[in-house]
Amino acid sequence: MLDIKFIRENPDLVRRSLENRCVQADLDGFLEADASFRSIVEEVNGLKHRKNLVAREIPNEKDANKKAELVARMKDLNLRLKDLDDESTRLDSLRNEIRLYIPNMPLNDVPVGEDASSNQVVSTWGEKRTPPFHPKGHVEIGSALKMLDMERGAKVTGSGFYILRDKLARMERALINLMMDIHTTQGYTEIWAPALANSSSMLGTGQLPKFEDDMYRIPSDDLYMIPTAEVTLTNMNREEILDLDDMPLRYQAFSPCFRREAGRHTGEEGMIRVHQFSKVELVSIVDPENSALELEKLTDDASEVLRRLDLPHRKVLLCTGDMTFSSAKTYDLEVHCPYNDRWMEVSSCSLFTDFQARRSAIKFRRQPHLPSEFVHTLNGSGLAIGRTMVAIMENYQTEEGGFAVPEALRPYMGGAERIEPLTGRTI
RNA sequence: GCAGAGGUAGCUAAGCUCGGUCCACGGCGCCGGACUUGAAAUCCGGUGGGCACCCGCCCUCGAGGGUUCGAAUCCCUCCCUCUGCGCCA
Repeated sequence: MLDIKFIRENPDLVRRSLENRCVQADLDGFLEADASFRSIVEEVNGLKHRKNLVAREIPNEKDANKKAELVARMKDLNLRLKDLDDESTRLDSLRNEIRLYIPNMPLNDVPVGEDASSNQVVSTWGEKRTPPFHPKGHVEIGSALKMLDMERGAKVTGSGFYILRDKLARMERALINLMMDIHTTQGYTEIWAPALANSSSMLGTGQLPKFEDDMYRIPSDDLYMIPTAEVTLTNMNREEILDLDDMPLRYQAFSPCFRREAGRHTGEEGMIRVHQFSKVELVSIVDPENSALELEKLTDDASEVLRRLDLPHRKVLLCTGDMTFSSAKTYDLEVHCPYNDRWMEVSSCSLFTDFQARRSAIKFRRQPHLPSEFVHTLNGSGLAIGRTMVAIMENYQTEEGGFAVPEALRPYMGGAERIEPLTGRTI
């Protein structure tokens, strides 16, 4: 969330940001509640001060009559205080509630635009593959191999869940290991963390309250299944004050990710938009001076996986209207897939400035005696496993219906150089 | 799941029985100052959040309610930690 003082002193900037992001939020309601709160809290504090003074007199007053008089004065003060105090509490909650729905301020170098058409391609790496035969999609490839089973996934759980078998199941594991080994050499500490998180954590990274309907929830224990390991990695240091020397904190974690994707079932995208997928996530916690540079590093660190897999890709700077709620600046990494000649997002790397840090109270001190300041948080996929698998299947497909294994992945696949259709019993 | 013991500031740790100079004792660490050639030791001051920044004011004892003129202290609910028992891959 944004700093209250910042909103109060820069309402025009916030209003323009809301317009640029195409987001509705009750900014006027906030400003009104804030102004009323501030005027009323002064009055409340004055009354409380007088109350505190009288309360200190009472135990020292020996005369019973005078004591009774003081107690009566306290009762009177309490009567006058009650309504005012309730009102100030109400206004405070109101302004904070509205504030939770105001998105982060985009950085100045983020292009203004309504949707993906205003995004800017920053750089492109590698050559598009154009096989001399009609390229297939990953669902056709995987199903023909008998290694991707959309139907049984739907039977066991529901539509939007798939099952992998044999080499593709192993490839899931292989990709996780390859990616994490790469990120380890880049300086990210490997973390294993829960796949469920509580509501405080979800509030801290911005999933709540606005995106409650996008998540799976366990009502019996008031827990949510994480939509990304960003939640667990960023919230690890929630309500902590770090030393400047602790930073940058760089974490990576593999986790399953759960998304309800309510109202968006097409059933035709195969593994691309599903309810559960695996992802290796990168998170950085840095001081404000280094955050812009850290976003470049983090994006490049994620790209390294694509370079190692020799997958043609591009780096895209998202415009104001296409960024997520909490982000101040976002790069997407998109891989080119020959099937339908399209670009597919496999990573989204964002700088949240102090937006998440303020929500989740992650602070740092420059020196032991100085006041604490909010850190800057960043995260990015490094990468989404399922979609990377899709990109490999489609980019490395052969005319025979299988696909080659990228060289970097072979050591993690028992040395396999290509994946051929299963023969024999494949129930 | 059951029983017991706990949760106090960056860390440590008094206070709770019996509500009122608690405006939260003390120590460690850290910051500033004095002393010193410099340092150590010693002494003085400071060290949770917000508003105002010259005084000053409000809030804060795991969270939220309640009782009371007044709650760290009494009552209720919840969360977390530790110990023992139970269950368990």
